[in-house]
Amino acid sequence: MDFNYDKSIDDKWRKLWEEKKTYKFDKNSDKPKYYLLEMFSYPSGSKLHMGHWWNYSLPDSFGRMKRMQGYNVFQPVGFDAFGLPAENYAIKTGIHPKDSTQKNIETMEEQLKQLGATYDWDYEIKTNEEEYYKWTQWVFLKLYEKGLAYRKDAPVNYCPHCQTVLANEQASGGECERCHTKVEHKHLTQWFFKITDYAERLLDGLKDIDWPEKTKRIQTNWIGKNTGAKVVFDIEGHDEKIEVFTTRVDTLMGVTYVVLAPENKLVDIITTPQQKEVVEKYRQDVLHLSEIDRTSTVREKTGAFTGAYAIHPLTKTHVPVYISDYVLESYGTGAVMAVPAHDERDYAFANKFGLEIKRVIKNPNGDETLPFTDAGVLVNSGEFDGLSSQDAKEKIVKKLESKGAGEKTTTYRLRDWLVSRQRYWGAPIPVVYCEHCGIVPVPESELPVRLPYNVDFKPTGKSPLYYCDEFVNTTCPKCHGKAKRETDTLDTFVCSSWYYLRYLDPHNSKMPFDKKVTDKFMPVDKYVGGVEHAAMHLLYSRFVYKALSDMGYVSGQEPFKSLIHQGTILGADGQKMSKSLGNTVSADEYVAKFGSDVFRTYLGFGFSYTEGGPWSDDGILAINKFFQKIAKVFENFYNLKENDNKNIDEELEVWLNKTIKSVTADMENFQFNTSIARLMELTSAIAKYQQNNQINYSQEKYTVEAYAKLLAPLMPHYMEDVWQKLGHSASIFDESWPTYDEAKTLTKNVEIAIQVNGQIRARINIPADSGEDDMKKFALETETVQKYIDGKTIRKIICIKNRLVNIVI
RNA sequence: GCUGGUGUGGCGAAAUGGCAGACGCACGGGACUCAAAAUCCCGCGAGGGCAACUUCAUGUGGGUUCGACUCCCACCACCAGCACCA
Repeated sequence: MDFNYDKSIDDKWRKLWEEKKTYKFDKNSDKPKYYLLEMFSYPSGSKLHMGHWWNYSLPDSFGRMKRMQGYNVFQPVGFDAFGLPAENYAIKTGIHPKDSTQKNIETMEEQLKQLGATYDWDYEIKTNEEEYYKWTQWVFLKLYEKGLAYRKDAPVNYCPHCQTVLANEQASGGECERCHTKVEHKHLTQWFFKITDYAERLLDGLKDIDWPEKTKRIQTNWIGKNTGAKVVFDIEGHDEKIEVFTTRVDTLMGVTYVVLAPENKLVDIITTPQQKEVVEKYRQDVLHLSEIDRTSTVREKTGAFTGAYAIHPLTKTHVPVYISDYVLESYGTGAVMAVPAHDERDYAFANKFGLEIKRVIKNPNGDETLPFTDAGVLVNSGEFDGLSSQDAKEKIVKKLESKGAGEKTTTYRLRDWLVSRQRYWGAPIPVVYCEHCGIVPVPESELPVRLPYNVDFKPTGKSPLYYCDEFVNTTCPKCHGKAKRETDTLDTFVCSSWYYLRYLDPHNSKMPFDKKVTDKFMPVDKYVGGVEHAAMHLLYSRFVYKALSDMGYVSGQEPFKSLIHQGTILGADGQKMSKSLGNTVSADEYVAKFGSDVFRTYLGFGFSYTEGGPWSDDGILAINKFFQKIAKVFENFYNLKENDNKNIDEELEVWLNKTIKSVTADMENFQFNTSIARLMELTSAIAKYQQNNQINYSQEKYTVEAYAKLLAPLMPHYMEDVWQKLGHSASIFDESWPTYDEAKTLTKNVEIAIQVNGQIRARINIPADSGEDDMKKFALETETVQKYIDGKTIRKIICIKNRLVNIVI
């Protein structure tokens, strides 16, 4: 294969675009705005990989179409530059994170330019720069002022390998998201964001946004709203009370014991002297369990008796109080009422500890097996006998309310967002600890709290900043006495939770962003990124946006109006591409061989954008060939002399109109593969027409120009060049997107199918848009149809315009 | 376990409930050529038939409908998210 696409065209146009500032973003334009955003990247050391190309090139094509459709498209680029890899690299090599990050960014910038995207580099942001993280700290301070950032001693997920605390979201499954080391439990004093305050609104807002259902479901599950009841148990011999949360208050009369989480504060108070030793031993055992072991569903139930008894709020029966690690301190109230007859966990526990099992719900089908966890009819429940589970829930809650012993309530699985990291390469938390004043936020005027350059990166479990005296020792902004700085840094997800705002006003030194600008351009109209961020970045950003909105800094409730997840391009073996599997494929190689336009078009053609798939370059030669055919079409036109032939070729006209229609619709939906298929058809149609001698010059000119515009988003360098050769001096991307005439999307005659009882029996050509009567007539006249209907009674004839006729006999 | 998603030729894949397999790859045949490459044309789900044609086909089994890849129910397989969440 020796095409021939001249790659110097790419270089030529990249240079010209830069010189002419073709992609200069004008925030004052009065065209309608379109904010197109791809999730920014972490600046890793290697060159742009397939995933980057996939994530950035095709959305750029989409953006180019939008631009041609008359929108003022804002499509920025930048780097999520803080984070662990750079620091781990520093520990290994001694190269400072700032230096390695800077170098990596430079490499990636060069590479991104190769892509030929419409970025305006004046709007680039790098989250590790003071100019940016100063305002990340500002976001922290605002949340703090609003009571949404707080410090507490908490059991945290700790990764012994990365030597840092992890957010709940980064430790799911009991493993460190990054290195898959088993996460340990530690008690540390940490900063949290109160995302739980927004649980309901985060759930509610999902209704109004155009996001994939899958993603909404992940967030919904993660927030985990659950409605039920709070029930209060008195404790024998104590003033304290035990509050439990249950979704099955209908089973209240079946409670035979109560279980507290081992960490529950009541445990110390209520444990009897005789049981102290057992209880303490159990608590120690639990503490040493890894997250994985503790949450394993197959592990046998364990626990200890506290010696205390709780008093049932309705029956006044005294039931024993246990502790067990199957009750989680962080969910609900950290205590449950145990109904072994109707809950599998309680059942297993009761069996192990020889506790009473009392059936209070009858299985409607008469089955006596326990545990029975579905709804049914109440028995052994005194005044509630005979009620359905549903009715009983209402009645029992009412009864509890009247006694002040319970109420309807809602809980969420969502936990507060842990933002402290015992790491160097992040934005310092802008707080000092003063001997007199306690926790003092650094005033806005003193931001940024600068990250010092000279630190020792040895991993100790504490932030390297902890050992940096010049950083730690400071004076209190309030009383000017001696104070120490917080040495933890912010989770990088804090940086990325508001970057879409800074993009719009990246060099503002007075404020994080100008509301006049963000009001004009927010929300993001189309956000493109991986689904792996569904329960993290995408949730955090929504939270931060809502909080900023509540404080009046931004308008609206949701930052990302419409979201698309790009699929993943896997290695040829169907596994995720990774260096260790040796299945990575370099984009560079292909770009060097075929040029970036061919490569981009191939990516668009070979895979579904939202699904991705295993890498294969089987079709790339076909795209190369496609470019060749395109070249020929334009060559033919350049050689065509103006003529006075007046014959309009209607077939070509139809081809063009229907291609414009479907390409526009498919590109809009990120269906690049079908757009390209339609463009291939149009290419063949034009080529065929050009072989014909009856050529009308102005029709062909019109056709090839529209054709160039349709191709332009996918092969920007090439079509820009063609456009110039066609005699235009302006950029093709300043031209308007072709429009079509619906009436011209159909040929004069269409082929329709004729079915008899749903089976296709014939195909006939009839005039387009024939009415039902004509369709019936044509169908019944058809010879091959006759033999199927001969002598039969026709019960019904169904006609679908331009498609088919179905005769039911 | 729970909740989703996916399942279509040899392969990548298309199909507002309306002609399944668009567009490509691979393959086969032909034209051009001394020959090859490139290019162009034709064929290409499976079975049966010289043929016109015909039967069967969208994971499996049912259902709704004049008509189902598409909607409903059950099942199987794979993938993903969550998982002792009371």
